[in-house]
Amino acid sequence: MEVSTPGRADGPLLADVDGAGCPSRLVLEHVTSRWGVLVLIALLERSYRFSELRRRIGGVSEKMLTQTLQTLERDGFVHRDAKPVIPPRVDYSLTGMGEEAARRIRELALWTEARVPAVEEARARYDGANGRKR
Amino acid sequence: MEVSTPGRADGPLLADVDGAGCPSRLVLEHVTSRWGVLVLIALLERSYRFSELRRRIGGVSEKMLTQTLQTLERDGFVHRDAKPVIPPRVDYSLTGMGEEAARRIRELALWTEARVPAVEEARARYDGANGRKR
DNA sequence: CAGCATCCGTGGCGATACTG
DNA sequence: CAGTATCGCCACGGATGCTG
Repeated sequence: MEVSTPGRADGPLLADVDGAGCPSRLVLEHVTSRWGVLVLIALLERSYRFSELRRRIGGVSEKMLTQTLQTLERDGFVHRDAKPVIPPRVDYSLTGMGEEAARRIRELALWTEARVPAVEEARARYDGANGRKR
Repeated sequence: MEVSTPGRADGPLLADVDGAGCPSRLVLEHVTSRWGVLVLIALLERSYRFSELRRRIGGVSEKMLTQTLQTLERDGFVHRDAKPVIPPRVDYSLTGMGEEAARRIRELALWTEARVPAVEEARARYDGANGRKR
């Protein structure tokens, strides 16, 4: 209720000014974090076990996946189901709230993917216009 | 064209596996970056001058704002209009593509902000269930 | 298998000073 | 005013090894 109403410019974006301590920014950062985005999209598809998820998302370290899942679980986006069996089996899935978020994220990701060619053209133009930096 | 089709699990998310070198992940990371998100939302509202934008978004350093704007400009999301006057005046605005992206981002941000109370409840439950860690 | 602990390098990012 | 350049810290994140 503090964010930009199209056409109106008021207080700082997403309230509270200082990066740390602003709750909405914090949550948004969790959701839009590098691996958070990919985890949410994957779980939108179906539930996954830890290692399965790790393979599904290429390039994520064990540590970062753990950390990402913990943050998302704590924030109430992901449900963690640890089955007391040997060997251990833990399934991750989206909560209702997580699914709502994930849908929006996926929408953005799909749109982005479709736009990659346009972005590459833009870069070529940019690099051409300037001194072929990069 | 490689991203999750709801219900189907195939290759790694957003193609190409390795974090670096995967174009769609790269672009998505620019757009969902900490300051990128806030810049896009702000510019959706109206165009801004550099310092104006810096004040509008609380807590961003000059360096990071410059860097974020350059990345977004290079990717074709932001238009930079440098007027040859003294003192210098540079206006930033969204391109057509930038506006499309920004709308989706804002949608996510608004949704997130509305969900902050729910997130805080989830955290309380989480911290309560476990050993009051944190 | 899941995931915590530890070590450790890289670079993200802030602070400061300087230029056109 | 709108940047660039430089320095330096710390934390993000990868690699490895251990536990239940």
